[in-house]
Amino acid sequence: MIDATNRKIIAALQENARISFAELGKKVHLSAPAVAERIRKLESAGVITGYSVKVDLDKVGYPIVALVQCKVYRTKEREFKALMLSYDEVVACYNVTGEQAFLVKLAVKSMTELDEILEAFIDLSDTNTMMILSQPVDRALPDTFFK
Amino acid sequence: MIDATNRKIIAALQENARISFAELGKKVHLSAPAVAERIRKLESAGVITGYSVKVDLDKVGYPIVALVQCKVYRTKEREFKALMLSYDEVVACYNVTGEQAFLVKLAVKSMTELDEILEAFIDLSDTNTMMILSQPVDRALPDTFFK
DNA sequence: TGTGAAAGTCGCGCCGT
DNA sequence: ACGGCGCGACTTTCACA
Repeated sequence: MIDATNRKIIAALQENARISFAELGKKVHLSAPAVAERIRKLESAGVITGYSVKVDLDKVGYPIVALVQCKVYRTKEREFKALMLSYDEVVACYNVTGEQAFLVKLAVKSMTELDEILEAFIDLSDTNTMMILSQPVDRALPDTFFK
Repeated sequence: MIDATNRKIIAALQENARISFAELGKKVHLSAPAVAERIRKLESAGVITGYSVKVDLDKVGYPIVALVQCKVYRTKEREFKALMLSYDEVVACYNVTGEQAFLVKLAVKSMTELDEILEAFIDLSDTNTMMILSQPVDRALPDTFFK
């Protein structure tokens, strides 16, 4: 199922998800219908879960991205999860090992907005906020996958 | 530039980046060429930076994802950044505020592999490893963008 | 709006079991 | 012989000018 050809297809889609089947076919030395069929199978097997546009957060008005470590109070876990789902600014929320811990990624328009959101968090958890300065690595898959 | 129509276009591309211009046109009540022109402008303005496939890490052999908080030793920061770039398993690396702190996201095939990687990290930093149990929220943009 | 390219569907042929 | 997979031809839809 995931042979060398499909790895190449996924690698190419990773780089540009809007590439045509014909172009993909050239890259992997297959005809367009053959590539389409492989992709259809990867989709129905749940390997490929979708295709998404990458947007510059800065350019669309979210210059500030913060990571907030939350040690949720033992009795407040359900309430905390609901809070995460209710906030539009929460772009990622990881439930991680450790004492009732969550790691929340927030994209906001201003520090004022961040402050207001964190106000709500501290009722349910001890928070530790880190501002993202830069992101030297950002990829969807480990490079080992393509080797 | 980023008016209500472009927000709708980006929202649709977020959901399915391989949608045709014609389909997009129906959603936003515009002709296909009009939509294509808007997208071309968003791309050249750097708002849209690319299109990518979403892959199920589990299904491609990376069942374990960990977040590692690294307090890098003061003199080792350059070396640490180089190390991050050299590891294929590092799928994200955030440089965050706080004392020489990085947050590193690792996707690995096994705990053994994770252990080996962390071995290399501890020469350059104090590490705190968190295993990701689940991810209740995962989106590219804050939902406020679409409102 | 027209022209060329692309995607989706079909039957056919190849190959390994 | 049969099931996988890839190919080429055709129809519909799409992209670009």
